[in-house]
Amino acid sequence: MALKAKYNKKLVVILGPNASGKSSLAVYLAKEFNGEVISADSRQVYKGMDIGSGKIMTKEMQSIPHHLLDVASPKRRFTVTQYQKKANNAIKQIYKNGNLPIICGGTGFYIQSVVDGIIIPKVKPDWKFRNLLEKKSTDQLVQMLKYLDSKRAKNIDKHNRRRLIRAIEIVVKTKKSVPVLKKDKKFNTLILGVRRDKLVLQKRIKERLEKRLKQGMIKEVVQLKKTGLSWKRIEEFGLEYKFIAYYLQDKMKYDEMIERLQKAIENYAKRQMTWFKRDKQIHWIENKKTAKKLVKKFLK
RNA sequence: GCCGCGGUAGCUCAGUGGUAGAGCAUUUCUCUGAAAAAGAAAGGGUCGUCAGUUCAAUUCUGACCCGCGGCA
Repeated sequence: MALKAKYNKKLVVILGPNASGKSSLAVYLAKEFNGEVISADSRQVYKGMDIGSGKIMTKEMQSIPHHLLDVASPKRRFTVTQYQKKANNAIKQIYKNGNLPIICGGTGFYIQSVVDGIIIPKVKPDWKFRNLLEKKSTDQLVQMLKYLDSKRAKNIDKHNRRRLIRAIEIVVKTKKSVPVLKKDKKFNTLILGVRRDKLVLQKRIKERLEKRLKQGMIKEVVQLKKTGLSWKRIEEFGLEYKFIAYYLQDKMKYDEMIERLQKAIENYAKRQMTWFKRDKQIHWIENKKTAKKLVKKFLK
């Protein structure tokens, strides 16, 4: 009983770019502090997407429970809101087990949705409606939004069709303007960021890529195709899936595929850092020892 | 050696008689149910070298240097 109370409302987050070594750090900390890991990765939620998404292998989990892996079918689109809900449930369950929840992943938006508890308008994506709007010019979309919700139209990125369409969708479905972003923080959170020197990270990405190719990453994509996914859908998953799909369709030679994929992963790692950088509460670390110390202090 | 083609941003290439652009890369940034997504901004070039024509040359002319292809 005492143990249960101890971790109540406490949450540890490990984030960082692709290939920085988050997963093994999470397992290490989980073993030290009775933790259970919750993945925060927009691709690892899908079944059948293991090697390409860099999912941790069962062996590597060292019998630490991992949540939010393989919770969705790649045939359907998974969204932040679903993630937020499932993650909150998982955290509740982990508290019940008397353990410490450790969120580990690189999808900043997913992490933010849980840590900050951002309140996302309850309007389900309506693909028919979106496709309709997709036919309009960007300028037409801006005009529409100006008419529907002048306030939101002022702040929105007027070149970003996807955002414009979403904003219009919210207004049309709720018959109200887009609400101001509100937060509902539910947890006492410690955020650790794994930082790596640029060149070191590039090298790690390269080695990891080679390793996964040997493990059958290409076969995995062939397998996905066999389950009935279209090439277009597979390409939508990005990075490994996108470039391997190009290769398998003969749109790209093997060497070019590898080269461009490496670059694309590096670029992705940078975008991740851009997202993380603005969060000033992140404790940037480079080794396990510092991480352990920080968590120990946090749990006291 | 001759003929042809080319030499413009880190890379691949547009282009013009009034000192230059694109895509990718680089850097910075945004983020309200697709986030590995979607979008924005910035830096970067004595336009191969030297000379000539011209008010003005990266653009025209000549020579030279370098690369590629063909012929010998």
